[in-house]
Amino acid sequence: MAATMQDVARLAGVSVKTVSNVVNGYPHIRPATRDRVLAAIEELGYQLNLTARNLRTGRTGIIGLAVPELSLPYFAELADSVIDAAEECGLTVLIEQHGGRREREIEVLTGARRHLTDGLIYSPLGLGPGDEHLLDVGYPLVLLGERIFHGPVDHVTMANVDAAAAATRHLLALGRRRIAVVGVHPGEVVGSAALRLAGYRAALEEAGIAPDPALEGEAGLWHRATGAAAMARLLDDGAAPDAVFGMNDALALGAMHELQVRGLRVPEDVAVIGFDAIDEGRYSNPTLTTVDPGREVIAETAVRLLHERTSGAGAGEPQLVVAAYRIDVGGSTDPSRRTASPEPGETTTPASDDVEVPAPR
Amino acid sequence: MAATMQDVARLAGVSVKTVSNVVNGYPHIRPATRDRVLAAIEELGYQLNLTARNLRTGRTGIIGLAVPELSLPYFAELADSVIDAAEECGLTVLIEQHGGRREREIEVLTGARRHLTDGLIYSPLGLGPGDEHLLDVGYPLVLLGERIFHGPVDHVTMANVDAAAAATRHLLALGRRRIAVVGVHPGEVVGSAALRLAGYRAALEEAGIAPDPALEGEAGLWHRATGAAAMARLLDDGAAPDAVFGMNDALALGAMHELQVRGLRVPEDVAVIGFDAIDEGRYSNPTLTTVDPGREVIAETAVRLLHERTSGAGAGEPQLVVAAYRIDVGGSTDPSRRTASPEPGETTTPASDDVEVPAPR
DNA sequence: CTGCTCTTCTACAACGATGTAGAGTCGTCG
DNA sequence: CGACGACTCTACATCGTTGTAGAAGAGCAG
Repeated sequence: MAATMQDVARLAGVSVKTVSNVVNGYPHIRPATRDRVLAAIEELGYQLNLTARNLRTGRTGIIGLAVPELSLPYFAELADSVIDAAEECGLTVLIEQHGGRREREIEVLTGARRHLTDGLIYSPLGLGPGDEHLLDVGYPLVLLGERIFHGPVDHVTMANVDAAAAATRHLLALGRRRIAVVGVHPGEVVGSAALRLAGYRAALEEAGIAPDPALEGEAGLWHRATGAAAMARLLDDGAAPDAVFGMNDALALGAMHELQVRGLRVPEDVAVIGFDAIDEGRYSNPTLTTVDPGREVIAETAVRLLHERTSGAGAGEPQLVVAAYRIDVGGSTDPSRRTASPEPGETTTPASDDVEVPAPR
Repeated sequence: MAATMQDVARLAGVSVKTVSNVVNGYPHIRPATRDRVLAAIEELGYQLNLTARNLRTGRTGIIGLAVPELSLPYFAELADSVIDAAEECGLTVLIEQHGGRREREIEVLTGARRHLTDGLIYSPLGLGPGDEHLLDVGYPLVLLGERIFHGPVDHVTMANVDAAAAATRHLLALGRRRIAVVGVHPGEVVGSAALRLAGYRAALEEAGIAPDPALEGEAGLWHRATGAAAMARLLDDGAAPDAVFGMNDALALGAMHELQVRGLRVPEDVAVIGFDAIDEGRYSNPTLTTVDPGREVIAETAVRLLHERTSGAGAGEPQLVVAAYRIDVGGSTDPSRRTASPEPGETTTPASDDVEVPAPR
């Protein structure tokens, strides 16, 4: 049986509360007393029982992170960054996978585990307009991904439409005209898929090209496998693209694989661009041109916002943070860089730093 | 303020304990009473406070999972599988990253977070012989990776030596004679790196080839970047290999990238084999031949063992479970499969199923 | 009718920490 | 010298749940 404060108090000849005060760094304690308590703690190998403290204080020091799946590289890297950022603030991270399934996403918001966490960093896929009320939860919440909702909730996001348009423009600048897109969620009107599709279409129209439904490849979950499958369908249907925009890197890498299976050369026959800047794309063959959404900044900002809310400081307006993005040019769009690491090749927007404005209602 | 059992009890006109009994499915309750309680719960939107239950029962329903880093694809996929397996048992998973740094690995074993978890699935890198005493912790522990220690602890592992030998033999069977290995930890005598190196050397000697230190590439952390760097060093030093065994897939993919940077053809000039069977290798160019260690089986077994121990059932002998492995042949060793998905191409050992024996002392 | 078991429910004391209120002790200042 | 504040420490209640012990009533055998 582990030692409790009772045991320490008895051994040190003080009250339990004094032990508590020592442990919590309360300043007004005589050095001699403190030493006795510390010695007793040492001798008994005492460790604070976090569960008891949690019950008493009503806070746990744990924050939740809800993502679709950890096997998606972007979310694995994001989780890594979030855990590190949380560690800095003395917070523990509890990861939940919802698989992009709507009912699981809702369950995550209201489930019993919310009693174990002080707040939640939430990256939904299946929620949409009309779901704002679901976000009216009784605890601090930070939303990742596009600002789907206009509810009173902090958002950390990026300029999905702009970035997708920039990616598409990058392909247009290479002279490509039949640009396919992979990862479309038909019927979606908000959410990353819809916004990136909007950016893609806008860039095409800007260049005087009418979007062609035959070039828009559907993929529910943004995996390598679904990217390959979507690419296969497009090719089988005779879409004959000369470029592909993958809505994330996994899709782009899956699509690139399928192109190579068919004997098409990347980038000579078909150029490929992705989105997320996962490490994998720096080692693929060819290396992957991609949109770098600033994952680390996003993770750190989300943790910071949540930390501010949970530590009482934050009763202010809901914040909207838009991270800067950048295009990293690799071999999948530039044959001269076939094996070279993708390098920042285009502008960063907004301006030089992150935009941070109160969220509109 | 959230409703408590007090509130529910008052509204239903029963005692708190009766509410508790209803919530916990105690059978001897009159249906009428149960209904009143359930109605009150519904009306108040009552949710059980897990923290309080945890304090009272001394168990939390949370298990820890300690891995080096989530950004390593193998561990991300492992975490995914562990979370799913834990969900099946009604358990929650708390992930900790130790980065393979020895002091963090030790901290994880004894840190304050252990009060939040009922047990730990532990995948260490930095511990070695002489550290057995560190594993004598007061809670259920399941070790992943090679059975480094002979302490009284459950292990879920695989035949690292055999599997590495099989991988090396696969390269030898292709007629390769200058086989490099990437991922060596000099000085290590137990642990995956040492064991896989032993298997590699054994297979070479079996084929009458003397291991050549110039072909053994060091890499502390098993990342793509370190794999590429190790490969670059070997090539710069004139090692001129005709094959490479990456101690994990990330290393192999990094090495393969570096080979391609240098204009060497994979597999014609240099064949490459990895270890872990991560999804990424099914989409690389060429696809990656690899050793499939049975990640899902490992995850499920580890969770099952831990669950048995934490739910009281397990006071028995420490278990040693050795998962079966398999070689999946892809394009990085077989030019005719350049873009084909790696397919089970060699035998599975042991026999047909997992070996499960009590751990020797 | 008594005594027994079974069902249904309640009161109370824990689990291990922290917040509150207040009791001593001391030094200092008017 | 008395009052006051600052320091140091203690006793006790409390967070929300569950384990224990036992009370009250029903049903049944002898």
